[in-house]
Amino acid sequence: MTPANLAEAVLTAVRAVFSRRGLDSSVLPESVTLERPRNPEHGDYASTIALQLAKRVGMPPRDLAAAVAEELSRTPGVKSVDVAGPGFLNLRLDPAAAGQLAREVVLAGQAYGRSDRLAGTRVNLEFVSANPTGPIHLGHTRWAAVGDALRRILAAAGAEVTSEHYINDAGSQIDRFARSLYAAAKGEPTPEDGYVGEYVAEIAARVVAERPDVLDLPIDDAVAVFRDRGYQLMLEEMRASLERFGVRFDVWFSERTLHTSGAVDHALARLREQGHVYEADGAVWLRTTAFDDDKDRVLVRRNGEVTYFAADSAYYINKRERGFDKCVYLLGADHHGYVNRLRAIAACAGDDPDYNIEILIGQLVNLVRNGEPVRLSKRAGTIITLDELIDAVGVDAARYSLARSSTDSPLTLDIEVITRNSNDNPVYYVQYAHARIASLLRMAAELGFDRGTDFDPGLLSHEREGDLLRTLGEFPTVVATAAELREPHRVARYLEELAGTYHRFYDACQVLPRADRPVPQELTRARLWLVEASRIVLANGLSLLGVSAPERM
RNA sequence: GCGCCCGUAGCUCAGCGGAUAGAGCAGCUGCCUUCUAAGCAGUUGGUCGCAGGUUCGAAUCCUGCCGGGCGCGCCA
Repeated sequence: MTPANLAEAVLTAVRAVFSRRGLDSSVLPESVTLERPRNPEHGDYASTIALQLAKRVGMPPRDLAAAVAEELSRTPGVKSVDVAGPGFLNLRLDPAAAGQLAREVVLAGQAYGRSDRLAGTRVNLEFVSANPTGPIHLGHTRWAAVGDALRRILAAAGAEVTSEHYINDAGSQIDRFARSLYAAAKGEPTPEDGYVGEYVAEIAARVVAERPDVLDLPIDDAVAVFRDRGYQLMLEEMRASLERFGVRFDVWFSERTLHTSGAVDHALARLREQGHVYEADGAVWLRTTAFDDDKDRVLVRRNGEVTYFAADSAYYINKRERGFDKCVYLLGADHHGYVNRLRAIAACAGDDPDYNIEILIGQLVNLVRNGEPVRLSKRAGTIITLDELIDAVGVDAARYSLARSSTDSPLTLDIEVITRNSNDNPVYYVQYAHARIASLLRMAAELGFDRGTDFDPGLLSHEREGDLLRTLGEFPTVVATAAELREPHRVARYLEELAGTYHRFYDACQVLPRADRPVPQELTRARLWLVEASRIVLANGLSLLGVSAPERM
């Protein structure tokens, strides 16, 4: 019996009570969720359904709870139902019913944890979207880790996801980048407002290596060469870094193509049709104030140039026309001022800003070194690139430590700590559980122990086995909730709990027999199912975070 | 000034109205001649920023205040 089955049974029991007593069934929820009480005395699972419904049907909570308990206790697999406190229902399962979960997990394998919760939703997930004028750095890294994990989690919940990286390649920053490259190649000082850093000289040198004659060209032609090749080389470097980090983008979308393809004009026409465009002071405006924005936004400047905002609008409309129901933007806290205007774009385009667009703001990552704040500055050379981070701590530790906390809270990373590559990172705690299982299973195979085709689930009756089974049973709900709330950190926290639960099981329950600690053959077999189920959930969960599940450590 | 986010153990952080507020790390005390001790058991450590309110019940929801981060261009 899975938690979902049990929750369904609770609801069925409540319905029966309502029906028998002629209570108003319109107050019944469509589904109920069970809680995992921290205190074992409160049962394996607990329901607050009676507390929630009692007042609405005019019954004392404890009386309603007692009636439901009476009904529920007849459900096969349910060992006991107790009414506690103001009207909690505390449930216990028969070990045999609980132990069945190990079979379900093992048989589902990689599919365990997947669901159809978000089936039918087409999601465009845009993140990182770094300017192609410099390497991917720490400021982008949080969203790279969280965004890619979210991509995997949404897909696991059944959504159809496209991950997308927007390339700001149309603005003046590309020109500044090109002039910076040109200056570096000539050995001249970086222009005012130019880009500095070793990578500028490196890219410039690569362009010169490809085109030795470039510096002989007229300056405008030479800068054009640096712009085109420098941009391509930078993009390749960004792509390589992200790939190394395990981050995949289905689409790299060029801002420039919005202008060249006519998408911007198309978007302006669309917004005009919707009646939210007007002219004033020689410029063309979008009346975003009609939808909660602080002020209207300029689409076309007095000098005739379209704004970045116009490109944003065109990009959004383009996404929608590509068939995405939900356009999700993952932005840094320094962009939170854009939330209302982006939502207003959707509204002005005739969409539902509460459904078709979703903007998630992630707080910034602060860096400290031995507790002292480190300011990220390109000029001071204190920018840390993604590649440097990977070199220092590896992909797994970096991804995990960035994905394990809510993006609502600012995250402080201590360079000393993360480069120490020590136990400070809980990823090892989780990975170790997986490696330990892998080792045990190797040993079992060597000794000739086989999981077989079946086992007696009633043998998994040790308290630690029950804890482990219940924790394994939570995984599908955790994944579905993480997907719905767009909170990958829930998966990481769950894995930490699972790893701890497994370690405690391992400590208390011998799986393979030893001379001094014999284990009945049937119990070994049942425990091998449970151990394999644990391995599967750890591996599936780590995979959702883009973190490896090592066989050995 | 206005807006968004945050404030929970020594540190980094969980806890989308439920029972005695948790994890990892750090500290202390125990536990390996055979399934990985990167582990387990025990222990130390908390005015959940402050003050009101809402209700059977508030770290969680509402209001105000205090503290911190970030943002408020016909820039990109």
